[in-house]
Amino acid sequence: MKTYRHAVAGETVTVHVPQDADDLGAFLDWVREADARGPVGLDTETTGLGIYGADFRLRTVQFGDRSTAWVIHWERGALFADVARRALENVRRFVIHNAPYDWAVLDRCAGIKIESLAPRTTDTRIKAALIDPRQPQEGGQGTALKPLCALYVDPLAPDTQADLVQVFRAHGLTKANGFAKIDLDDPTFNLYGGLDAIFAARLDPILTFELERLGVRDALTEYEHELARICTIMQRRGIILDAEYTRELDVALGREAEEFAEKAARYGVESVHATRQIAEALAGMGETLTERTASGAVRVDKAVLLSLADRDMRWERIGSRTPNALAEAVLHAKRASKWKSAYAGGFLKAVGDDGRYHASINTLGARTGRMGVPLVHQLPSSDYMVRRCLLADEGHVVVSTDFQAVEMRVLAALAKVRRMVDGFVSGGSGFDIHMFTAQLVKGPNATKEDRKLYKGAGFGKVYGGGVRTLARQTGASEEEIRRAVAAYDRLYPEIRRSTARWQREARANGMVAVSATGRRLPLDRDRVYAVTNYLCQSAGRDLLGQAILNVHEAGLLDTTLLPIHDELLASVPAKEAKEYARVYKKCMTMSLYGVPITADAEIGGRSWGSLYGADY
DNA sequence: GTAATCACG
DNA sequence: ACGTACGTGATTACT
Repeated sequence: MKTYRHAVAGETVTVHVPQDADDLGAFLDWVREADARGPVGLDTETTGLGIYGADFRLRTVQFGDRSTAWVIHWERGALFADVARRALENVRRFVIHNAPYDWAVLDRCAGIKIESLAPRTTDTRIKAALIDPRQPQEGGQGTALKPLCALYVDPLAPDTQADLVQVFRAHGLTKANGFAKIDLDDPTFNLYGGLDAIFAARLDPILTFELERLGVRDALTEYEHELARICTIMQRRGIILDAEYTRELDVALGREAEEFAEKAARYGVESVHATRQIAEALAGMGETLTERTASGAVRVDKAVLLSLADRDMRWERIGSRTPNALAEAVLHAKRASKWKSAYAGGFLKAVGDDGRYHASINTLGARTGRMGVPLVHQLPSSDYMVRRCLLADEGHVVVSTDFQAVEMRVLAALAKVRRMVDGFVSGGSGFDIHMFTAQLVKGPNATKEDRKLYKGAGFGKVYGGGVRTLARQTGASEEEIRRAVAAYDRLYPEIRRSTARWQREARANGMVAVSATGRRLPLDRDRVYAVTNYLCQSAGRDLLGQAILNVHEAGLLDTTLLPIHDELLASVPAKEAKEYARVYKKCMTMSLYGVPITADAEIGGRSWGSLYGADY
């Protein structure tokens, strides 16, 4: 047995690293008594982060209570793996920090199914996010293990991740390859692996106490664990990547980016990403650039360039000036390079050895609780080109079901906006809240332009937008916006009243608003007005969470691909698409304080792009 | 590391 | 007192 000792919160803790069968026997003795001492801290070390890649391996599995940890060298051979597997199967309660990662790892590499492990797991990251969801740069402590331990367990807790990278360097390794190549017997690697299990075990009761002190309901914590479990199963399922199409797209976008970068170079712009160069070159061509960024630099973003290129927001010609050729070249080059590196290249780099893209779903991504699915949540929607890369299963088609104007419905429900509630209740399924508003102001002859104005003005205003911002967003004049906003306030006075009340309540509660589900929403002191947005966004997220539970309950989880804020994407058998679409629609139809929450399902073809105009 | 930019709901 | 659009992730330039 190799044994390491370390001080945690003034106590000496022990990390055992079994070397032979006798040592493993001692570990199993410890496991037999572990449940009696409380949930067992669990952690894994692997070769990297790409769980579904061909060369991904599990290296160690660590178990720990508050004073003792065991580092089991999974990759040492069958004897070690079998013992670790027995412990994973038999322990009644585990505590893991960021459980979805370890669930997915152990599902893939250890034959311990998510379905078996997740119901026995408490995730300290979920608990931390429910206490304070803010990132460090937003004034919170973040939800990483290190800062949480420093705050709750021991101010001197080592940054095990960062320190390990130092060890990697000392061995001529990097952050990227260190986890795969570091010697299995490296003392720091083992000590820190064990410590993380101890930290998880120590953190859990403290966070539980904290949640109780703050009055966060157990039901919310359980709901978040359930969602995390379901979304990790979605991640394991993955989505077929059309590799051939994606490779061709990657090459074509690369060529396009190069071609337009060459055009830009003729105007002295060496890199189309160097804003200063572009600003100088444009000035040299006689263009006057008036907009500035927050730090005072000349703004040459897409909006500015589009206007110089005589194009509107949808890239259509306006016909108000001669297009500036440099602006045109920069726009095309940047779009092509972004789409290549972020999307086509991103898919190719991350695709699993099963040909599927396994998007990682962070169920508590934003401080409002909104989920985060990196890459997938940012795919261009103006064009089918990129979404065309992802396919429904063989013999399947994609179905997208989305809530209809969910944030407006949520606002009506939470703020009890009488005329809005009446509209939604009596309006039926095709009800258009923005046209409804326009007609209340303008009468039955309200036009599509009026609708657009009241949609933009109402939506932006509700979240604290000023006249200038709303004018810029909607393209209407500031005077028009002023009138629209005044009309909005007259029609729906409850919105302002509720916002004021929510701000008061949050101030009285230490600058924390509490959502309908009991979620804590910390506000920034200088942006208290954001409370309305937070409450609506957060409620919208929890409605989608409920929809996911409904889909699971209905037995359709097998077909669900992704959550996208107000939408669920699915892959369903082509022959029964209509029936599936009906069930999805039903799962997403509900009621919030008497306001109907409705959904629309759209059936596409084989690729996700088919819902955006692609013919396949 | 920060700022700017661009992609989404 | 007044007024503020909200929430993300990824890449590149630049200091």
